[in-house]
Order: sequence, then structure tokens, then C-alpha cells
Amino acid sequence: MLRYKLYKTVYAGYNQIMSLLKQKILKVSTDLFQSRGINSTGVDTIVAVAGTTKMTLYKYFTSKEELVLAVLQQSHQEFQNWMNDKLNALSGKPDEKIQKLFEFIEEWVSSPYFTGVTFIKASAEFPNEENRIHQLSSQQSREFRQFISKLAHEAAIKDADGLALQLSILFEGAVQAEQIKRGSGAIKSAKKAAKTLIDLALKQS
Amino acid sequence: MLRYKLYKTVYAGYNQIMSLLKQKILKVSTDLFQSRGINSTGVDTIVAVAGTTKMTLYKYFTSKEELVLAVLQQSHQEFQNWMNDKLNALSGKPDEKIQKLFEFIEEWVSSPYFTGVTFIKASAEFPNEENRIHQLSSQQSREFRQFISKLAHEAAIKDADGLALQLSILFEGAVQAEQIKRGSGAIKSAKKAAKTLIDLALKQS
DNA sequence: CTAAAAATATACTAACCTGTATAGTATCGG
DNA sequence: CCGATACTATACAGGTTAGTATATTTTTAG
Repeated sequence: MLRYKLYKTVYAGYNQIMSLLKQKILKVSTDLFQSRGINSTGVDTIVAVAGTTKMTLYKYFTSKEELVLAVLQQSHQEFQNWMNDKLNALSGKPDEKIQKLFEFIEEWVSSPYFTGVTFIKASAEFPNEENRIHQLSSQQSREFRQFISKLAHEAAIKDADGLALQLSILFEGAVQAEQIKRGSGAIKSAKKAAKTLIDLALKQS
Repeated sequence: MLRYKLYKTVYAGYNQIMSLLKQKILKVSTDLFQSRGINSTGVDTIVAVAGTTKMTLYKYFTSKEELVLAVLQQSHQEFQNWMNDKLNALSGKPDEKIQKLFEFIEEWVSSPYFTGVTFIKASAEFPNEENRIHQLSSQQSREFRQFISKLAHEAAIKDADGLALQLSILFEGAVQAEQIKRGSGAIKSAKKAAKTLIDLALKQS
């Protein structure tokens, strides 16, 4: 059987070699953390759903905290890669990327790649700023904001950081609202608000 | 000693009679849930900080779930009362209330009444839609959105519900961002974005 | 085929959790 | 002073949790 063969992951820029079981554990954990919460998901549940045992899990991850950090990192990486691919496929004017950002976010939320925004949930469950999980969440939130700021700069927007903060707030709020009530139309609403804010910022630049 | 005397709570519209200890338990729970998370705060910790015992806690609240629900309700009620008082003190034009909404939100966040937005945290920790805590969080989020919609209606805004959804996303996103990183300036940024969105909505009405 | 490596099965520890049982103390109204 | 009520103190039951120890089976590589 090929069950334990190693292979490369499909996501661009993520060509680390990772065993199938490790990937399965990560995927199952991502799903369970999203649907039940991190603290409410025990490692026993994870290994049961992943079809393996705790011994194997603790071989790949030295602790549950380490597993949570790995889930956060993979989830963030996948989103960044997906979004970069989408934006790099654009060829138009310098402001096209930021104009299309929320359209891609909407597409991503309805795509099979979407498993929630892990850093939002994680920061809520681990509010202590000295906690490593909180720190990583905070860092990822900041990275995403800087990513938007870069797009704003490329679009020659004067207050790029200011717009980026506004748009990241819209993003986090929309995801939050969707998690409170699915199908609330929050993403569509945020997309519209983003267009208003971007148009004004462009006009002022 | 007056320790066991009953008295009325100070918040307008909340003149239920509640023992001092019950109030203390509620307040301590609110603070601990906010700073450590709900699932990570045990009843033993709550009674220790409140200076009482589990027997007393379970006399006032039949379960931890009931306590969490009570915390959510009180927290939401206090915010609504505080905000209503602020808005009712205004006497100006019909669009003054919605114009000043985010200014009051900013003021409230820095006031001693602020203990975080409980329904945002609770919905993240209890994502299951059949969970009573999640349901109450969802209801409170909806109530706040309807509250904004009412203000938009009074300001004669055509798409009042649409604007209300946008503003509630800004609100939840800003609070979320502040919880991820304190002092991020998210509230100020959301206030500015809200002004842009409100101005456009007024112009279109 | 063989030896190493990978994964499983199972039982266990030690800590923590919610909720209860039991008994004793303090404070109140009358 | 007395009975009722509010509260405390303490121990414990029953469950779940993260993580480990030990032994066995499966798979891989050479």
C-alpha cells in the first residue's frame, strides 16, 4: 500500500514534505476547531475522526498547543497563496487589485478552501496577550493588514495604512458576523462598503 | 452588617432586586470571561475571585450555562441603556443620532462600563448554532443591528437596513480588532469609515 | 527475507471540570 | 431569644482532559 508514502502538498510555495497522516490530522483539526471551537475539541476526538491514535498525533505535534499553531499557520498560508494567485492573474491598472480584493474574498468564502478564519476564532478563545496562540493570531491579522496596505500603495492611495485598517476591520467584522449568523449577507455588505471606502480614498489621492 | 441587604441596581430599567453576592458573581464572571475566555474560566476560579463559594453560586445560577446567559444579558442590557441615555440626550436634527453613534461607541469603549462585547466572544467560543449561548449571542447581534436600522430610518435613510448591516460589521470588526491587538486604533478607524458610509447613504436618500 | 521505522491498541496518570452532599456558622425578622 | 434564611467550609462523585508507557502489528527499504 501507498498509505505511508510521502508526497508534496498541492499548495504553491508549500512544498514541504509531510506525511499523509500529519496532513489528515491538520485538516481534521482545522475543521473541528472551526465547527466546535478549539478548547472544546479534545485530542481524543481529533484522532478518532482522523482515524489514528494519540501516539501518532504526539509524534508529529509535541503538544496540543503546537498543533493549534500549525493549524493557524497552514490555514493562513493557504489563504495567502490562494489570494496571491488570484491577484497575480490580474493584469490591469495599478488599482485593480485592491478594487477586486473583496470580490475574491467573497469567492474564497464560498470556495471549498474556506474553513473559516482561524486567527479570528483563536484570538477570541485565547485572549491573553502572552499566549503563543494569541500572539500568532495577532501577527497574522497584522500581516493581512499590511498585505492590504501594499495593495493600497500600489494603487497610489495616499493614506494607504488608514484604508488598510478600515478594510481589515470590514473583513474581520464580516467574517465575525457570518460566524454568528450564517447567510447574513455580511460579506456582500462588506464588499459594498469596501467599494465606497476605496473610491473615496482614490479620489483623495 | 449590611452585607446581605437587598438593594436596587443602579442601571435604569434594571430595577430588579438582586443580592449583592449575585451581582458580585456576575461582575467577576464578566471580567474573567473577557480576560481569560469563557471555557477557560472555571466556577472555582469565579467563586474564589468573588470571595464566595460554589454553594452560593449554584443557589443563584442553576448551572454554568445559566450564569453565562445571565452575563450576556446583563452586559447587553447595560450597553443598550447607556447608549439610549446618550442618544436621548440629543435634541437636534433627525440624523444627529446616527451621526453620533460611533462617537458614543468610542466613548463607551474607553468608559469603565466597558467589559468587552460579550456576544462576540461568546459566539466564537460556542459556534454550534443549536447551543443556547450561541443563540442568545446571535439574537443580541441582531438586536443591535435593528437598533442601528431604527436610527437610520429616523434619519430618513432609504436603505436603512443596508446601512445598518454595514455599520454593525464595522462595529464587530473594530471590537474584534481591538481584542486581537489593544490600542490598534480600530475604533477610531471604524468611526471614520462609518462617517463615510453614513454621508453617502444620506446623500442617496 | 530481514531489520528498521511507522503506526496501532490499550491502559494509565494526574490534573481539572461541573455539580452535589453534608455539616456548620452568621445574620436576619419578629 | 428563636426560627428561618443566607452563607461558608469541605469533601467528594463522576466526567473529561492532555499527555505517557508499554507492547504489538504493519509497512517500508535494502
